[in-house]
Amino acid sequence: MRVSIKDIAKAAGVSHSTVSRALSDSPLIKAETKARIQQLAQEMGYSPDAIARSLVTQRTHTVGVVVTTITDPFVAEVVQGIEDTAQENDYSVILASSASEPERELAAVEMLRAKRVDSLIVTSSRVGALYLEHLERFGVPVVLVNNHNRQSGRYTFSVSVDNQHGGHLATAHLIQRGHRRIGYVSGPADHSDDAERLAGYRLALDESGITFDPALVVHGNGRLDGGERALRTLARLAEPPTAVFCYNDMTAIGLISAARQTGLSVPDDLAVVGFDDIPLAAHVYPSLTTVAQPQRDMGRQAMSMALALMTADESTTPFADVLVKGELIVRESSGFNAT
Amino acid sequence: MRVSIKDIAKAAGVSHSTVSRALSDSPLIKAETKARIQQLAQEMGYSPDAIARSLVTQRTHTVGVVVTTITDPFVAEVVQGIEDTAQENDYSVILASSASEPERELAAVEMLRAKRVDSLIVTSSRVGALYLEHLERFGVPVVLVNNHNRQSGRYTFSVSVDNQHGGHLATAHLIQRGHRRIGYVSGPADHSDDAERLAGYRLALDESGITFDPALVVHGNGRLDGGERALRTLARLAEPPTAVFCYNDMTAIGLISAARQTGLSVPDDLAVVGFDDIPLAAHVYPSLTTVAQPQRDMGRQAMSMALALMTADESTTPFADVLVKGELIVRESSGFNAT
DNA sequence: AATCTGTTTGCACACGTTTGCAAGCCCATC
DNA sequence: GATGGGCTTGCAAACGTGTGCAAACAGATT
Repeated sequence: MRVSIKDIAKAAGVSHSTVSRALSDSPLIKAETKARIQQLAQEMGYSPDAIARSLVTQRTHTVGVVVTTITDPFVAEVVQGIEDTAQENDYSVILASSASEPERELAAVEMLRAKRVDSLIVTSSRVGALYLEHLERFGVPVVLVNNHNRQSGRYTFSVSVDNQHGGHLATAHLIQRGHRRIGYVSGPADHSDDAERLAGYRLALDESGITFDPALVVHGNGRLDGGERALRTLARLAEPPTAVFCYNDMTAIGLISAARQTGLSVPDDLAVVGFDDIPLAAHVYPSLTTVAQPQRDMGRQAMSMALALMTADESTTPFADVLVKGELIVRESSGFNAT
Repeated sequence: MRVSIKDIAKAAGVSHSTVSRALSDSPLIKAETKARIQQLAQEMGYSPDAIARSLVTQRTHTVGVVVTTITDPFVAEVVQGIEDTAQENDYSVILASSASEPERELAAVEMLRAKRVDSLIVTSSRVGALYLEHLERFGVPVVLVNNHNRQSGRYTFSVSVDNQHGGHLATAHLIQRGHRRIGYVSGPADHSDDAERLAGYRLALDESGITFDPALVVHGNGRLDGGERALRTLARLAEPPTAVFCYNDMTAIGLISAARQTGLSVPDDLAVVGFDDIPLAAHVYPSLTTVAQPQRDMGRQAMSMALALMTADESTTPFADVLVKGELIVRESSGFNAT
């Protein structure tokens, strides 16, 4: 049998309330009694029952984390960041993966609701109308990571990478390398990420007085084949670009591979910049210049925000969505300075 | 306010026990009452409180998973496997990372004990004397992944890769390619994995009537630099090997990079086989032939074993540790058949 | 000696479920 | 019309903890 607070009470000849207070180091209990009880608890191998405690405190000290798959290195980094700061604050993490299947995601959220998590962190999901309903009923703070496809509510916020800043970083880098005709290969159609990165691209062009040419913006899909097709489209142009900024690394890698088949040399004929800094990026040939997202830090910030939201009451100053800035990682695919 | 079983009872004009039974579809309740109550629960947005339920059933339907870091792709795959089958069986996963720090690992285990997880799965930890004590007190089944540095108890088992089989697979492959002088670069000194892989290597040699030459076995450390140093040692031999089986992929990659610097061509002058099939393996040049561990499947099996152990009673037939077999992934680094 | 004040402890209820047992109801049977 | 038996339902206890409030106690003050 597991030893409970009552067992200790019996052994110490006091009531269970006294034990409860002694173990939580309450000032109500005489120092010697406290010491005796704590000693006893130690000896008897007592382990507090968080379940029972949660029932009365109405707090589980647990956050639910919903991901598509933990197998994605990007997601894994975010989760590690979440887990790190959770642990620092005596919180634990229940992990649930959705495999991008809506019904599985729904089931996961329902499970987390039943387990009474104090807060919910959702990463890389398509938070659509699906959630709006469910999250309201949930009644706990929700933090979205890399997903702002939403309106901020009283208790739901997001932390995401500053896509426009990243797009600007990538494009300005190419301009600084001397390029004037720069293409953009977009991602999946309805992602707001895409629009923002494109905005950063246009901003950089504007700043350098380069006029925007719609012909240089071609569709991709965020995958290898999208990049390959985009390259062919660009290569057929009357005035093809000398550099390309791609929605993400997979697109860039597909594009580079198609370029090689076409006889174009990267970076000499075509400079390429990606986005994400996936592990592969450093190991393809030529290695890929890209915008790295501070994934672990995003996880930490998401957890911090969750903690803040949980202890917030009506009087707390309102929160704001968090935008974290990416970092340009310069490698071979964008060539070298002429200087 | 959150709606409880009592609220529904009030609304339906019955006792809360009736509601409880109706929602669990008990045959004790009249069909129409059941339907009415279920309908009502639905309308009122009822979500069962798993905490309260756990308190009475003494089951949390939760397993604790302790990892070094979820950031390691190997670990991530295992965890995904665990989570998949957990979800299929209505279990959820509490994730705790130890960062390989013993005190953090201890804290994690203590937390999981307090949270009353029904079972514990520990991956890639150095389960030493540290655990023996703690696990006994824990009183729940424990499953170790890739860690057999232990004796099986009544409730603690392991699932791990069959290292000897893998070592045999790799070595036999090289022999079949026509090699007779084959080296082995070992891993970290005290790993039992290493001894087993070496045993598989020797077995394959024996089977082909090749006499074992101790000079061909050199020390590595499981990291890049260990592989580099090993290559130099091997190259200096009077009769250097024409092929090498390495403890793991990192060792192999280090070895290949040193070989290139020495002017040796892989696979022409030296064929190389690794172990693990890390993501990088497919993307180095030349791409690496290696023994892949079925990580996801190991995770699934670990969770299945945990489930079985949890429902086991004294009468159940005893369990046995699980050994899963790796798979040889043939790539460029081991050359091509002469045929 | 009675009262007061401050410290220490215990009583009892609450949290939201599940479940053994008793009780109520209805209908058929004698 | 009483008895019996099968369906349904409600009562009450239990799981392990936290906590407001009253009670007990000790020492100091009047």
